[in-house]
Amino acid sequence: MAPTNDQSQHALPKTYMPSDHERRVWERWDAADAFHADPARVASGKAEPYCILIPPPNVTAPLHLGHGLNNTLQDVLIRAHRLKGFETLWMPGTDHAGIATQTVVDRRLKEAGKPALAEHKRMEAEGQNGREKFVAQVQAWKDEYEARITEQLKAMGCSCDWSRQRFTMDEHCARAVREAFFRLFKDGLIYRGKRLVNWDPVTQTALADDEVENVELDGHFYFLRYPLVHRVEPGDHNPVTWDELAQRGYPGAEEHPGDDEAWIAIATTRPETYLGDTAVAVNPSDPRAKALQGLFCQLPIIGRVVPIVEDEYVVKPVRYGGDENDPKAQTATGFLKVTPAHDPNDWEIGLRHKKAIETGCSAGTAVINVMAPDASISDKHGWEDVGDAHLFVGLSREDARSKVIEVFRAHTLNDNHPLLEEIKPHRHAVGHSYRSHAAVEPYLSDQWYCRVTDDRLRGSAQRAMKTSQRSSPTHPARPDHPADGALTFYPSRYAKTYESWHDNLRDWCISRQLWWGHRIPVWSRSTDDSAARLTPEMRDRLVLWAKKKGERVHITGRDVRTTPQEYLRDHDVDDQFICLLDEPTADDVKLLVDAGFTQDPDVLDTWFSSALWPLSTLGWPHEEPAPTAADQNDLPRLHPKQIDRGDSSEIRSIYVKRVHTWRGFIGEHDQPSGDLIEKLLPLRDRSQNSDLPPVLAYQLYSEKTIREHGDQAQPLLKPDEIQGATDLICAVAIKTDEPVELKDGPLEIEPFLQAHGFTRQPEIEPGLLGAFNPTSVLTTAREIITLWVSRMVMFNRYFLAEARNGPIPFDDVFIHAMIQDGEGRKMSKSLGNGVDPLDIIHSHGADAMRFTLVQMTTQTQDVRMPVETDPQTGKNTSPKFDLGRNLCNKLWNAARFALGMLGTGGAPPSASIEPEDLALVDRWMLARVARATRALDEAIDGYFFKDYADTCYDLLWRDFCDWYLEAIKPTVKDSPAQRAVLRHTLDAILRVLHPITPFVTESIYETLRNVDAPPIEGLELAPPRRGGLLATTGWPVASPDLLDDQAEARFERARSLITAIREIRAQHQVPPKRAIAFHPSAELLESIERDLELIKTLANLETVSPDVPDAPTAAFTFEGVEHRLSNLADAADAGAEKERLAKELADLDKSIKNLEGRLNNPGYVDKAPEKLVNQTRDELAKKRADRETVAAALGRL
RNA sequence: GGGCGCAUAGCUCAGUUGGCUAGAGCGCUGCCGUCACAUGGCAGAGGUCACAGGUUCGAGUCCUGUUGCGCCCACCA
Repeated sequence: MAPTNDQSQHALPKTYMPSDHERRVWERWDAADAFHADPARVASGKAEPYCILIPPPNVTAPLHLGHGLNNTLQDVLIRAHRLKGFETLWMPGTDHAGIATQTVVDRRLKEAGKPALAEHKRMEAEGQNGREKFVAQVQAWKDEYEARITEQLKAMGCSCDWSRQRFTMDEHCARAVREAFFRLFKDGLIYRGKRLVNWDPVTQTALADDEVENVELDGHFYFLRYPLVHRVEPGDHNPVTWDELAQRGYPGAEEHPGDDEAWIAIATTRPETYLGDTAVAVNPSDPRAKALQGLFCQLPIIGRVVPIVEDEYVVKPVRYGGDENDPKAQTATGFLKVTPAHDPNDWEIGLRHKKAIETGCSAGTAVINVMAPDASISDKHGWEDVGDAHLFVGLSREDARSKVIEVFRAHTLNDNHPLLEEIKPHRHAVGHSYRSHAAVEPYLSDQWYCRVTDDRLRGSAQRAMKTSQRSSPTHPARPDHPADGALTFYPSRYAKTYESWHDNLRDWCISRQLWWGHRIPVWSRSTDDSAARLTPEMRDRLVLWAKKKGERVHITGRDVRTTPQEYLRDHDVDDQFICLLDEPTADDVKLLVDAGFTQDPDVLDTWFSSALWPLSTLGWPHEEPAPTAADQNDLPRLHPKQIDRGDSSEIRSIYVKRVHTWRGFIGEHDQPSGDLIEKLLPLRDRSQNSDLPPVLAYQLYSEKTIREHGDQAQPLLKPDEIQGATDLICAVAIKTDEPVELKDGPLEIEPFLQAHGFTRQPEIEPGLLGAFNPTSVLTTAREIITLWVSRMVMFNRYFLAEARNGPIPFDDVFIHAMIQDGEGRKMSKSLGNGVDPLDIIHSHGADAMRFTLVQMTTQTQDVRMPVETDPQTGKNTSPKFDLGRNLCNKLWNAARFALGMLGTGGAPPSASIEPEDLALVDRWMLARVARATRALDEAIDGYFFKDYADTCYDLLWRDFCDWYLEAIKPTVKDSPAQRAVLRHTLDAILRVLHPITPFVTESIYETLRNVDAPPIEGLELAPPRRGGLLATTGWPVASPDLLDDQAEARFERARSLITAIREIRAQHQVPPKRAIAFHPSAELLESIERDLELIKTLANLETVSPDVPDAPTAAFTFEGVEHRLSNLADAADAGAEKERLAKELADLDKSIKNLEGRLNNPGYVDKAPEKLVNQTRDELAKKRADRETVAAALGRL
C-alpha cells in the first residue's frame, strides 16, 4: 500500500472546526453551480424533476429557529433527491409581507425620531409624494433583510438554486399578480363590496378573517333600557305605558306601575355602539313579540326612534322559552340591539329587514356608521341625527363606552329606574389584529373581494384532496363530484384542518389600505356627482382606447358584467371600474385621468401574491417551451409568443437562460427605424455567417401579423418588407455584454438598444413551469395551512386549468412541528427565548444545528428545545445542539482515522471485490450499509426525519465507529480488500449523511474522493457530476445481495459474547488496557474458532484456551453454559462476583416466572400464533438452563 | 362552543399494523489520559408508560371516561 500519510493525519485537527470549512465548501458549491436545475433535462426525459418552493420568509426580520427547522428539512429532501438523481430545483425567495413590514418600518422610523407613516400620509395629501418616499423606506428595509435572510440560508447550507431567487414584489411576481388579478376580475371572481370588514384602527386597514386573532378577555355585559314609544316624529316623545302593554298581552307588564313608561332591556358587551342602533330585534316566537308589534324604541340622548323587528336569530331568555342549556339564553333579555354598521350579525339582520328598518327608523337608513377610521366616535362618516349626543363625538371607543355607561346610569325612567339596569362580568373572545394587536373593529367599508366561495376556487381546492384523507368522501357542496386530486397531508391529521376551513369559507377580502404591496390595477370613477358624468366625447375616446387594447383591459362596474361599450353608455350605475392587465403607459394615464378616473389607492393582501408562488416563481404567465439540451449553445428562436401582444409601444424584454432577449417596437414615436435596422441586419448576418459563436439574433414581426396569427405568426425576412413596415416589433437576443466588432467600429449592443428605447427586464426561463409545476412537496408550518396552502391550490388549479381543474401545485404537504422553549412556550422576541440560527452556527456549526433539528423532527405538533443563555455572550442557545456537534466531530475523527489507514493516492483499482471473499466483519459492515440505505429510503419517502437522522447516527456511530473500526484495527493495514470496504463504507456514510450535514461530509470527501480502491460488487457509488462535489454524487445503491443474514447472525453472536466478557471486566473493574484470559467451554471454542481474532481484539483477550488455570477466575454464562475468565486482577474479588451472580439469578427468576405464567395460560397457548408460543417455549428453556448454571456458580462461591 | 394534539427514565423525546426483559440522547454512577475522537471509550443504575374502567390469550399501543397541559377554528348579545 502507499505510504501511510501520517503527516496528513496529524495535519487534520483533532476537533472538527466548522468555521474552518463552511465558507470554503460553500464557495466550491457556488463555483460549480452545484444547485442549478436545468429544466431541459426534465423536458428531454433525462431526469425526473424534484422541486420544492421555499415558503418565502417575510422580510420583516431575520430568520428564527423555526425557519431554521423548516429550511433544514427542505434541504434534507432536496439534497437526498439530488443524490438520488432527480433534477432538483429548490426555489428560494422572500415575501414582502405587506402589513407586517409596513408596521415594522413605521415603528422603526418612529423610534428613530424620523418622519414615519403618519407624516408621509400628510405629505401625500399635500402632494409631496409621501407614498413614494415611504415605500422607498420600506424598500430599503426589504433590501437589507432580504440580504440578511439570504445570508442566513446560505450559512445554513441551503442548496437553493440561488440564481433564481425571487421576491413576491419583483417584476416576475408583479407580472403574475397583474395577470391573475385581471383574469379573476374578468371572470367575475373579484368584486367590489361594501360590507363589514375586520378593521384595524391602528394600522387603519382591513384585515382578512384569518388575520384576526381571538383573545379571551374579561369584559362585561351591560343591560341597557330602551323606552318604548309609539311612532313619533323625530324630537317628539310619545311613550308607551305598562298598562298599554298589559292590554296588548305583554307578559309581565302587570309587574310595573301602570302609568309608568314601559321599556325593554337589551344586553350588550359594547354599549358605545348604541349610537349606531337602527332597530331592536326580538325572536318572533318570544311571547312578548306579538304585543310589541307596531311599537318602537327611542334611543336615549340621541332621540332616534328605531323599529322593533322580528328575527329568528335572537336567542330567547330561558324564562320565555329559551333553551336552559344554552348559556346565551341564561343571560339574554330576548331583545337585541341592532347596529348594522358595527356588528357582523347585526349587519345580517339589517340586510334581512332592510325595508322595515329604513321606513321605521327615524334616521331613514338601516346603517349608521358612528366611527372614524381610527375607531373614535365621529359624525363625519355616515351619522347625521346626532341630536343631543354631541358629547360622544371625538371620544375613543373606550372612552365612549365609559361615557355611555355614565349617561345611562345618570338617566332614569319614571324617576326611579336608571337606564343602566345592570352590569355583569363576562369573559369573551375579542378579535385582535395579528399585527398591531389592537382590538379589531367591525367596520363598514368598501373593499375588493375574491369570490373564493365559487366552486371554481373552493370546489377545486376541496376536490384536490386525496379521497383517503377525507372525512367525507366527497365535498358536501358537490356530492356528485368525487376527489380528482392526490393532495396528501403528512401527518394526515392536518387534512381535517384543510377540509373544515373550506367548509366554513367566506369571500376573501383582498384589499388593504396600505402602501407596501401590489397596487390594485383598477381605475375607478365614482359618478355620485352627476356633474362629473362622462361626456359623450370622453366616452367615445374611452371606447376606442379599450378597443385598441383589446383583451388587455376590462371595464365593468359594481357587480355588473356587460361589455365595456354597454357599460360606459349606462349612466345609471354608480361606479365604473377599469382593470388593466399591463402597467399603464403615460398616454393611458393621461386619458384615464382626463376621464375622471383614479387608480385604486389600495394594495393587495400579501397572500394574494403568496398564493401565486408556484406560478410566479416558475415563470407564469409566460409559458414557454424548454429548449432542448442540444440547443443550449445556440441562441433560441424568438417565438412570437415571447412578444407581447397588444399595445406594443411598451417595450419589454426577457432573458432566455443567459441569453438576454430584448424587445422593442420600431416605427412609432418618431423613432427612425432605419438606423436600427441598418445596424442590426449586418449583426445578424455576422452571427450567421461567422465561425464564431453567435452573439446576437433578432427577429422582426409586424404587429399586425402577430395580432392576426398569434403564435403562428411568421417573422419578416425580406428587407423590402422590413423597410416598408411601420408597425415592426423587434425581438433581440444577445449573448454577450462585450462590444461587437462592426465595419465602422465596435458596437456596444446594450447601450445601443437602450438608445433605441429598448429596456431589458429580468429573465424568464423557458420551461421551468412545465418542468417543475406541479412541485414535489410543500414543507410548512401548520399555522398557514389555510392562509397559504389552500389558496395556492385554488390559484394553481384555476390558472393552469385547461378544462375544469388544473394541476395541484404539489401532492404532498409536510407540516413540521413548532419549536417551543423548554417550558412549552412559543419562541418569541418578547419572551426573549428565541434562538438565532446564526448564533448556533457560530457556536456549534451549521451541520450540528441541522442534525439536531432533523433528529428532533417527529410527527408531533410541537417539539421542545430547552433554551439557555450563554453568560459570556448573552446569546441564547440550547444544550441540544451538542448532540449534532458531537456527531460531526465523531464523523470527522472516524474519517481522520480511516484516511490515515488508507493513505492517499493508493494503488489503482483492480478488479472488483466479491463480498463473499471478505472477512466476517466486512461482510457485516456492508450488510449494515445495505440495511441502512433501505431504511433511509423509507424515511425520506414518508417524511420520517427523526428516523432518517437516527438511522444515520446508528450506522456511523454504533456500527461503523464502535464496532467496525475497532474490529479492523489490527488487520486493515495488511488487507487491501478490507481497506476497500473501509473506503467505500465511509464514502456511503458521507453520502447518506450529506443531506443532514452537508459541510462536514463535503469537507471529508475532498480528501476521500482521491483515495482509490477497487469497487465492491453490489455497492454502487456514482462519481460526482459537477466539480468533484459530494453534493453531486449519487445515493449509495446497495444490492440485496449485500444483505447477508448469515454474516449478520454470526457477527451478532460474537458481539454478544464480547459484551458478556466486557461486562465481567467492568464488574471486576479490570482496566481497559489489561489483557485477560478467556476459558470457553470446548464446544464454544470450536464454534467461535473462525472469529477468535475478532473476539480477542474487541474483548481485549490475551489468551483463549479451555484449560482453566489454578488461579482466581470469574465465571459467566453464555448460551446456557458456564465459561471462565482469568487474570482479571491481581486479586480476585469474590464479593463483587457474588453480587453479580445474585442479581443475574434474580433477573432470570423474574423472566422465568413471566414466561411460565404466559405458557400456563391456556388462552395464550390456544389462541396466540403458534410461532410465538414456540418462541416463548424456547426462551423459557434457555432461561432455565442459564439459571441452573448461574445457581451452580453461585453455590460454589 | 367545535376540532386537533400531548401526558413514557431526573430532562428532551422515540415506540409503524397490539406480541420476547419498553428504547435513544443528555444528565447520573463506576472504570479509563488509550496511539481516530474526553465534543471520547467500556460498563451500569434509573420507568406502576397521567388516572379509572373496558376489549383481548396478551394493551404504552385499541375503545370509553376522568384529570392536567398545549394548539387551531368559531360573527365579541
